Amino acid sequence: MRPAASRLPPATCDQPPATCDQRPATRGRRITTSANRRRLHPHRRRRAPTNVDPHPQSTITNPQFPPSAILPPMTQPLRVRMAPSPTGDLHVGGARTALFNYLMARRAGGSFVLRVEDTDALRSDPAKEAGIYDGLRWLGLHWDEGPDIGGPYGPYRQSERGEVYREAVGALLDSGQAYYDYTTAEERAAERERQRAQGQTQRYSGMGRRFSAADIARRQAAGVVPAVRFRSESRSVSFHDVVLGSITVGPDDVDDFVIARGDGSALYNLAVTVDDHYMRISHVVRGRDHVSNTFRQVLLYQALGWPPPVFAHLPLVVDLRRQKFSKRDGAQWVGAYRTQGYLPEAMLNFLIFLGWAPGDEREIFSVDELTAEFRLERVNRADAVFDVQRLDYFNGVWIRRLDVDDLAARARPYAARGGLTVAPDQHEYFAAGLALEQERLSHLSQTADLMDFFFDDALQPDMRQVRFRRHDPAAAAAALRRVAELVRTVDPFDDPTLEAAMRALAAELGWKAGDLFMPVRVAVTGRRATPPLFATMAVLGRQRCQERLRRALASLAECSAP
RNA sequence: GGGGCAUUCGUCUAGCGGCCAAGGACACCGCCCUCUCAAGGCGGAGAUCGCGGGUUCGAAUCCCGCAUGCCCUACCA
Repeated sequence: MRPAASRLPPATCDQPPATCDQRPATRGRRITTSANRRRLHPHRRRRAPTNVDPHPQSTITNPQFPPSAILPPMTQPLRVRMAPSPTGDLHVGGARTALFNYLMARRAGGSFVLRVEDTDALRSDPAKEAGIYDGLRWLGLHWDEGPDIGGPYGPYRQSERGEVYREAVGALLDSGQAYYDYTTAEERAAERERQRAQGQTQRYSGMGRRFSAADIARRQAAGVVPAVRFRSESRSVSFHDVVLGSITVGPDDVDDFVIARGDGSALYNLAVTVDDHYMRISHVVRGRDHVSNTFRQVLLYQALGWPPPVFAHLPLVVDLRRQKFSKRDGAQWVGAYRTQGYLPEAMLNFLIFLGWAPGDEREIFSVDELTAEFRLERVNRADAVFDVQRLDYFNGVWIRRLDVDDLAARARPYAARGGLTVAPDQHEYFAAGLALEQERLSHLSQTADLMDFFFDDALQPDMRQVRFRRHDPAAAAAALRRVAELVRTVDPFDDPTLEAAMRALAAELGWKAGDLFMPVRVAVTGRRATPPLFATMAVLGRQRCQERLRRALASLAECSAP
């Protein structure tokens, strides 16, 4: 049984105003597209009057656009989707797209759908699907419907939706808007080669449409398995894009594209269109690399008699070379950032600025704040370079914002991976030390490196790290003996008491405070860069400090001996 | 080759015809704070707004052309 809609004649261009805004290509010369955009939507960058939107939470309204730009009507719930193909882990660009979609859904009280686009059985890897879930979950970008949790419009995996696609392809075939193409790959390659040699546009000519019944019979007999192509009539196609404005393509720019393979399986453009329609997607928000496909999809919507969704194409997230991330970069997978110790909050805060800005000078945003603030209309058009230094900055900010317990809980796995053994009864000790390192931590993966001295009970301080400028090792040894005595007796063994006592000692010795503190620092921590000394000693505790001071004295004896 | 889109400090961005000899942030440099390292504060350097025309009393903002870049151009998504 085919959907009734598929029985309709080919859609002409007179229904939904925003969706079918084809205008004769003959009208005037071709104008610059950006000029075109501004002419049609001169106010797209203008801020919305605050009192225009009567149903801000529950409907899709956008006072900045002519009503025709907004579909579906205000009574329809907002539904957005993220449609990754399981050919890899979650990509940073994909994460950014997911974030934008997620924000829209949350703001409007709509639904965020996750759909897995695995129509390419060869390249799709079911195992990768889990990686995408992991990445999305880690970022906290939860979906309302998806392959794993189901939903009213499933299944949500394209490989399970073959029947739906077959119906649509059948409808298109029945109405003559699609045809079986019996050309061979060799013939098509030859055609392209011929075109290229003659300096012509490389484009499928639709030669498969012109075979006679006898030709087809011969090819069938020869074992040619036909693909199904969409019959793309020569006319200009255009659509309105919330980010890009109206874009148009000429009558000869969309060729007869394949919608189903010889084996009957659907191809991307068909599958996407069918799914977005049946899943009632209201807004398609995706990367700009899909704009050319959008023309094909718009054609399919028209042919099937369906109202298209609102389209919004996001600028690309590119690498330092200003190109799409490639496999070689390695820096493209979200999981890599997770293992490097980035916080999801930081990643999201960083990602949102790739193509969007609030319009004022704030820049630290939580997802909740973003939900209230994000507007598709403020999205940029220029591609954005993924600058990891800026990500690092956001990471530091968000690490410092965490309360210590939360930070400790998140840092523990990194500490373990870094080889730091924290005994079960050392939870509080770990957290106390971490509190001191918090503002020194730019990545959670540094936890072990920064904190190992807290846990190394065999620590052998190397006193040669101390640069003795005003005092020699022997004098330092004498001073350290006084410190050891002080450490043994000072009470309470806390930050202010230790500091007062140590400053008094320095004064008594006639040393500058810093000259005394550095040898002590190296003695009790084994390193020159640490959190503030007395807070650190207080966390280490009297015993560890005494023990380490003893070893430091030994080290000093060695380095002053010939 | 064809089509689409884009172009403000190295990077992310603000900018909506006069408030811009262009603001913020990252990175960089310096100073301050300071027991080291950070964090923080203050300051510096850094963009003839891709280029060329035009409209206007006035253009980063509007118009036209050019250049460059990116994306698409598969029985990939």
